[in-house]
Amino acid sequence: MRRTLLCTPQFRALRPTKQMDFFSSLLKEATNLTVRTRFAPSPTGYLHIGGARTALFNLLFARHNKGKFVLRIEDTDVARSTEESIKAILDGMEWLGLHWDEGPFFQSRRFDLYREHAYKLLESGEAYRCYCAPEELEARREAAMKEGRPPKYDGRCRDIHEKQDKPFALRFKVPPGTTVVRDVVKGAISFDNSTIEDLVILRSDATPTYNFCVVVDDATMDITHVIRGDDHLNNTPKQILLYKALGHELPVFAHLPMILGSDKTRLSKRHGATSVMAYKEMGYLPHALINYLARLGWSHGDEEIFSMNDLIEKFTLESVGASSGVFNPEKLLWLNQHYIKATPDDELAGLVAPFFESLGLKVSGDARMAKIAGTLKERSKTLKEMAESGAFYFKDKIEYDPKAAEKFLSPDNDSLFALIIERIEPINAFNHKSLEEAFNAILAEKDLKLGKVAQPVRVALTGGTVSPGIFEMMEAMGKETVLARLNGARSHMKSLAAK
RNA sequence: GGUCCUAUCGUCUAGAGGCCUAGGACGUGGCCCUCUCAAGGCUGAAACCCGGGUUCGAAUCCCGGUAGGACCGCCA
Repeated sequence: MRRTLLCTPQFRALRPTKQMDFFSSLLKEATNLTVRTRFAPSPTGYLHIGGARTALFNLLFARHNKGKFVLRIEDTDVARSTEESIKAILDGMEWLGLHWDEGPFFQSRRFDLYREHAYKLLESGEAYRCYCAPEELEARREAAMKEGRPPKYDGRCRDIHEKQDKPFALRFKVPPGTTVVRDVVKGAISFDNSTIEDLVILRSDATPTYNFCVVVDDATMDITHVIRGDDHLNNTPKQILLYKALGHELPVFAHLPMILGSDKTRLSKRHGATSVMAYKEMGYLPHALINYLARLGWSHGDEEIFSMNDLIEKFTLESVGASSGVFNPEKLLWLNQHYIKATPDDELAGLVAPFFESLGLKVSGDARMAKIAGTLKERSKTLKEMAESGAFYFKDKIEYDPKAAEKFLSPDNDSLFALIIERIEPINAFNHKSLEEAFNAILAEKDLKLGKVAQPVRVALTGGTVSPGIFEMMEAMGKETVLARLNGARSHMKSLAAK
């Protein structure tokens, strides 16, 4: 599904309703209005995958159009909002490098503003006092659901004009007619207003509700493009009506398709990690997640790898797809490995160090770190995996895998090890090249294949049969450790022979 | 139950009526390389949901079905 540019035959061939979508989005650019987008999470949990993508697309669109990206915390539900959540969300965005230009603004500090607007609607007759008790409403809703009727508020307080001495909420009076949502990714969608209920805009405790705050905020913060998950699509007609009642110009709407789990239901904890910070802990690079999220729902031809600058340059709302997508951890892993491989060794050393530490290994200040990371980067999908498979470098005493030791550290290899030690001990430039030369010489003298020598050495150095190439590994490990472990292996062989 | 959205390989997607024998990527099979494991290279299998229409021609436009999803709060 691709949206086209103006003035092409394809565009003119579109139905008039579809054409409106383009006009509304292009108008903003034509009038030179500064593009302003926002990410508006509610602080009732951590920053999750879906939220992160919404934030990303908002940022990308703003940057692409040289506009501003605003962060707003929607904490009108005082009971459910927490400080920890706010921090978690900010941390997540920070880690991903999603930097906002303005904010964070807190709705909880703007209650007066919402009340003011709500009462303006009361005065103009576009809102009314509703005296129904919440419990009563709840009972009616349940009854309606049970009988298969739409659970819509019946508007029974619409015509009560005298103020009563009872607690009341303010409801918006939904006018008759049809409301059309012009959405850049979904097209034009029309809603019959009779299916929209008179929503509460101000609760009986005088706190404002979500749909109302969003409109007041987006309008007063001059948000030009509302980019959010398509779970808000059904809220949009209500909000459009509110915009109109308040006398504000409409923003451009872009509803992003949902991210689904492997069973094609909405992504949730059941599908594994959904918290952005969990990916940090699992050893993912932030840009790998960014690249993955960008490509989930958006594409640019056949390209897969995008730097942040590429994304900003190439991102348009027109090339966002309309259908929901399944989160694919496998592909994320591939991207993560790609970016690990692309990270310079010294930088990687700093990134992977905490993962070694959490394995109980002291690595801080170890000068070998960059080289070690270099030997590991082509065989690690995550930083965590990298630390696990490289743990042997830092062990004080290596433990042999019993099977590997039995097969490769048998006493008859002792003379070979003695020779290896003798040859590498005098090497001063202890590197890949000189080591390979020394081994080649031994191989030639003894008429052996590398395979016969490499595996025993590998087991002696790492304890197992899987590791980076032996020469690069020995260089990274350092002469001292290599010699110690080779000698250790000889001791092991001798103790076996003595039995 | 009502409203709304969506539909191309297992997954993410390219596709703008003829460039389609449907392309790329992840994953997956095979081969090569090779000191193990990777990485890398080559190569294979794998999709237009179904039915009608419009058209000389439909993956593409329209309608209907089906399937999936979202929303229907004094939650956000």
